[in-house]
Amino acid sequence: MSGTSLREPSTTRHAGLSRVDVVDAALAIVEAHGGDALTMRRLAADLGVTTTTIYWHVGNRDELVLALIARLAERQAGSVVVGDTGAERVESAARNIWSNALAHRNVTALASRVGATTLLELPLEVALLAELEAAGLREDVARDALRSILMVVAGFLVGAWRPVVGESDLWAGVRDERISDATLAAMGRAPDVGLLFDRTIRTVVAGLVP
Amino acid sequence: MSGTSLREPSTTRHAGLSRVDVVDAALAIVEAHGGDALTMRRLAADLGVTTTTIYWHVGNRDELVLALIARLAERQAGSVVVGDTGAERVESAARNIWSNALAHRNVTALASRVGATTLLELPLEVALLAELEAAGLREDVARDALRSILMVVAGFLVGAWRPVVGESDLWAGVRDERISDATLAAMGRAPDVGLLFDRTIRTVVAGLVP
DNA sequence: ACCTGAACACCGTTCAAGT
DNA sequence: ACCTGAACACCGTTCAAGT
Repeated sequence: MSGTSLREPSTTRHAGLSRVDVVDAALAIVEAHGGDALTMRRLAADLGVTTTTIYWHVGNRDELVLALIARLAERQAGSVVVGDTGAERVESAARNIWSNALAHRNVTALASRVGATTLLELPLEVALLAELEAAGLREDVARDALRSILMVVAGFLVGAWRPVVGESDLWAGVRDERISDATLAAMGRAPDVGLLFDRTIRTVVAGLVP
Repeated sequence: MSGTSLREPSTTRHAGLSRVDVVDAALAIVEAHGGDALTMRRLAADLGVTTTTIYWHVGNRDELVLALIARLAERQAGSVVVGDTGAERVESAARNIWSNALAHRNVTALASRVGATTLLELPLEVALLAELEAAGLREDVARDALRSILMVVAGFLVGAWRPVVGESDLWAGVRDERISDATLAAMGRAPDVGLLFDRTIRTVVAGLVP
């Protein structure tokens, strides 16, 4: 990143920065290197500016994070829902949330961490709710169904990122001797999480819409 | 917290600290105040000791976090599975993971953040896998079923903690005008997440075990 | 073996000051 | 209106030194 923003280190007094520039640069850092990499000093350096300048444009780091999430949300607003039956369209809307989150895992993880998942997914969640109601669910039933589906999607997201026994060196010193190697191996990562997602979401939706 | 560990500020040269003491104190901080509250300086202060002493007992913060998670895991090893049919027992084992995580949400959130969820839940996950196999699933099918169930559980966990539109002030400046208040209200928090969990996990399990 | 003191590089944030 | 420089309180971590 930062290939797009080649500014003079600090010669000019007026950098000509806008709030959008700052938010976009922050978004680029998070997309490329994760939420922890987003420090005010690094962001300032990427923009060829002093740390304090960042504070002038966006209030503080928390606001910056929220702004960056909202920015990505508005970019991914237009995902199309496909399918003929109500259940198919509901599945499609759910899959849109899943695939958009996978395509932007760093931002999604950051949003989850600061409790702004809904902010990121709002347009997609609204679309899903609309499909549920179009499928014939009454308002309160649709709302509960939305919740259930969102939680399943969220679970597969954390599952897709979850390191598994044996795959990381995280387990080096902490292995429990009472549990056999065979059992641990059986718990290894499934070959295709996407397949599991499809099957599970289909089951859940089938239990939810007529 | 720290009510149990009243040590002299720093008079004695030998504090008589063990690694277990340090890990327990760290666990107490996380349970009471969350993962962000666990700083080496605060932990040292709670133990009446210098920051550097912590490093002598546990390698660094990452190792300390892992140790604290493992410590809680061994404490909650013995949850009993109930039910007559295979499906009931699978549901019960899944519910054990859910309720244990809810009872220790701060540690669960920390474990999720560092990618050590399996470390925390290992005994409970193994128990769930055993029930799936006892219900008649072949080894690889049971493993996939385990994955699916774990992801649903994980989803409800992040869902249970997830702030909802309208409930926090997080959405103050970022509301999207294209989305009506009625829609947002319809997406509000369900009255009983536990009920949704029960219904969803039953549906998923029913689709998984015969 | 166990613990302290001082120091380093890194954070987010604020405040007065410059143009 | 926009930006800099210096400073503050806070991190995790290391290293030499004490008993």
